[in-house]
Amino acid sequence: MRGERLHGFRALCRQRDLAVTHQRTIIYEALFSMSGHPSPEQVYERVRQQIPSISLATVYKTINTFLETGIVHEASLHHGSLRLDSNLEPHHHMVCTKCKAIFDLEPEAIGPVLMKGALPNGFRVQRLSVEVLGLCERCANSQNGSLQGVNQRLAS
Amino acid sequence: MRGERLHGFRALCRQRDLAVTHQRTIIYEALFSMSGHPSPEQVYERVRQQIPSISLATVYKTINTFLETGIVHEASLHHGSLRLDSNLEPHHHMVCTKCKAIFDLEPEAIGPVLMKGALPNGFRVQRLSVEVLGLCERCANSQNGSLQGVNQRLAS
DNA sequence: GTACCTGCAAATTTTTTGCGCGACA
DNA sequence: TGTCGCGCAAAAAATTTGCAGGTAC
Repeated sequence: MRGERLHGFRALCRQRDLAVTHQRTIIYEALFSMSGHPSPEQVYERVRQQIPSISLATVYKTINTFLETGIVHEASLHHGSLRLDSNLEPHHHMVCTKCKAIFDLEPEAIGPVLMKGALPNGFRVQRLSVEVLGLCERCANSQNGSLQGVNQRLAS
Repeated sequence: MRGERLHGFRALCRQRDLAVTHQRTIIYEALFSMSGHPSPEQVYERVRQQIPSISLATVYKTINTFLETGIVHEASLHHGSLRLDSNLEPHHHMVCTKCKAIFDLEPEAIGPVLMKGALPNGFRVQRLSVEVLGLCERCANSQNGSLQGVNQRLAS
């Protein structure tokens, strides 16, 4: 199991032309062993148990590399800054995973969402939100990532 | 129209025991007039056109007040810090709007999501994500803070 | 050997806080 | 008139960057 995972990590890195370093290996192990949806800070604390000299900057850089290459995902949309929605009517969003632009969807664009199973432990539902994640036209057409900031500004 | 909105704002404030100040009124107007999903910084830039002397701190404080009292929502979950998800299999999340905790849902917990309408402008879909927003057991049971009571009353 | 990776420190960005004056109710 | 809100400046939190030395391939 552990060997499998390590082998998998080496393969993942090779596919992406990433060097297999000790730090990356330990961070990868940490990410997959942590049950919740950890923050970089929490990953750092965990990784320090095995590499006390590691720096938080390395954890950030590695996580960003993993995100860019699809080794992990963001659990939240994480729009680095707060984004407000003044439309209190139920509606859904389309989010560009590259430039982080948010687009409203018509309420009818998404069919009714069925909740089948029981929710854990007395969770009190307020509302449901569907997010269609993908690439907006601009990002889909631009091969380089350098316009990201520009796109985000233009998108609003 | 404009009068209606202003009247509505006064009523919203009265329901929540908030003072109706000039700054709050202008920020409210700005939020509802901006089509996108603006960041506090963008709201600040807009509001400055009408109140050049306003401070960014006031914009933040006011936005937080509006969020706490349900006058606006967060367009992103905004977990102030990046949260990672090492599970690349399709699955959905339950998010506590108060403590921001993220819980995984079983893939079967949510029925298939139907997309009916056309998506805007060549958006390339990568994946769908359903978020069940609400209060986790701990937050639902802690009744502290008068603001929460207001929220709950208004939510039902 | 070369290009990429890491650690450190400093810089940026985003958001919050403390405090004294002023405005709303 | 008393309490709450505002502006200012400073602090805190989150993330990124530049650079010099080290490591993977």
